[in-house]
Amino acid sequence: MYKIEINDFFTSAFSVDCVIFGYSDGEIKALLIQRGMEPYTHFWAIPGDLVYPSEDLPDAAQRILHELTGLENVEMHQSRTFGSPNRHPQGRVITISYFALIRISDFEIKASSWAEKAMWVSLNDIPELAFDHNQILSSTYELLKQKLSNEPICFEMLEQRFTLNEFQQLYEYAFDQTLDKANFRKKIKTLPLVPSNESQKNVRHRPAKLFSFDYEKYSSAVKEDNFQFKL
Amino acid sequence: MYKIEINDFFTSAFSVDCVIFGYSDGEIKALLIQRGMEPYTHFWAIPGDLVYPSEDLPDAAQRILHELTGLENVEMHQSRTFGSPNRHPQGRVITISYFALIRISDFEIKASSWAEKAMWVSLNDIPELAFDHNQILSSTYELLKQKLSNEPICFEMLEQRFTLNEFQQLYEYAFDQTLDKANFRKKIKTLPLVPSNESQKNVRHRPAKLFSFDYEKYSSAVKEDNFQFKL
DNA sequence: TTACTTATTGTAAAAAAAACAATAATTAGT
DNA sequence: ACTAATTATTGTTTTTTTTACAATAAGTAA
Repeated sequence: MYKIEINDFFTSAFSVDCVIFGYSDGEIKALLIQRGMEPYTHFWAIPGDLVYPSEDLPDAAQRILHELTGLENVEMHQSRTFGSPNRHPQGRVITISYFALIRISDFEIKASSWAEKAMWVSLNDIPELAFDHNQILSSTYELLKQKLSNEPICFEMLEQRFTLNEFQQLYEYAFDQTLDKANFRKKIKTLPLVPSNESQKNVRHRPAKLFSFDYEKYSSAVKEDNFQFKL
Repeated sequence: MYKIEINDFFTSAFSVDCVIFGYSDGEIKALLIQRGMEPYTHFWAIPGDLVYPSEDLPDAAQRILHELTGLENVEMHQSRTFGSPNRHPQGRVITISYFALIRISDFEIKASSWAEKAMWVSLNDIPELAFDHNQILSSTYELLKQKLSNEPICFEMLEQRFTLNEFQQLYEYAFDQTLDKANFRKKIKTLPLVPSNESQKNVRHRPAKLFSFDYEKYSSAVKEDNFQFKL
């Protein structure tokens, strides 16, 4: 038996991985980068990197996402932590995954730093990823689905103005089931959706009206009327 | 601007903290230890310690819980990760919190290693804890409550045989509301509760029958009939 | 025997969810 | 101006779930 010095413990590093979800063309997509650096060079991966020794985790997530993809001001939420001893070939690296939903069209993705490319990839077409990133992605997607049921986060990935059909289709995609349109509309009657004057363009049928979600109304309903989102 | 070497990153440590919940006398309790070691000497804390550099996180959680409290074979689940840069006075230490529910009467708690005492403390009486442990505890309790709604984990903290009233009271405690007894019983009719031959003892009224939860039946119902626990 | 509290069953009302139908509206293309 | 397409809107009915409340039988300790 040998004595372990306190300094033997301070030999690890940690990283954050940023799982960014978006929605377009009826599919949920994740933002991936192609690594231009050892290890796993040229593999696709979730954007992530080591955290500075004195940096707070949410700050690190923002910084790293920005460095690799150009995305700024994306508020992320913690997902899970992955710490298998051999998950990183260069040493003991624990990774804390963060996730966010964004509107794909609101941002311009631009690979930089050691990211060779950055791309939105449909969840149906995820290739083999670096490290344990397939596991991180799928476990974060499970978390996303759980949140979709209980929090109005879908509006972070829908266009700022969306049709009720797009709204419905997002849920149909995520939960892999078709929903009755009339009933869906009755259900969402309690949500603070604000109709706009505008409608869909360039469709050869009656255009759907565009709505937006009123976050202020929502949070005051939560506070004052104990309102609870549930879909 | 200075260049950061890869080795500058490998200067951190991580710990696991084990939030153990139990239920007795109508209250949910957490297992705390009193620290016999710097920093925060004599403060009460969640059992936790540094993870060995090559140790997997769930293993570390089991080991550390055992070292400090004598508990063995407690399967824990991941809760959240806390990584504020200054949360630990001795260096950068990120902590991954784990949690488990156990039957208080099934185990004998025995403080050891650097734990001076170990004790079950009602969630209503939690004192000021070491580090950011108050935050860890309350955030894990929120997670517990969420799980109580969607998974049959309450049976891990109820006695192996319990009365339906005890079952109901656990939920009344956690969600701070009274429930109609008749309706509660109708609701749980779908659960695989197995009545035993035995009843409560030493009560001066008709004794309640003791039930146990059939985990096997439950998991096959989940698989085969797509059953979903919901309370 | 009594006090106590449980177990059990039931009923009725209210609310929510699910299934289905019909009609009016609006646009692009012809 | 007409048509095809699909949306918006409003129902209706049935089924299921939830809630509230009531009554009675049962088992044990004192």
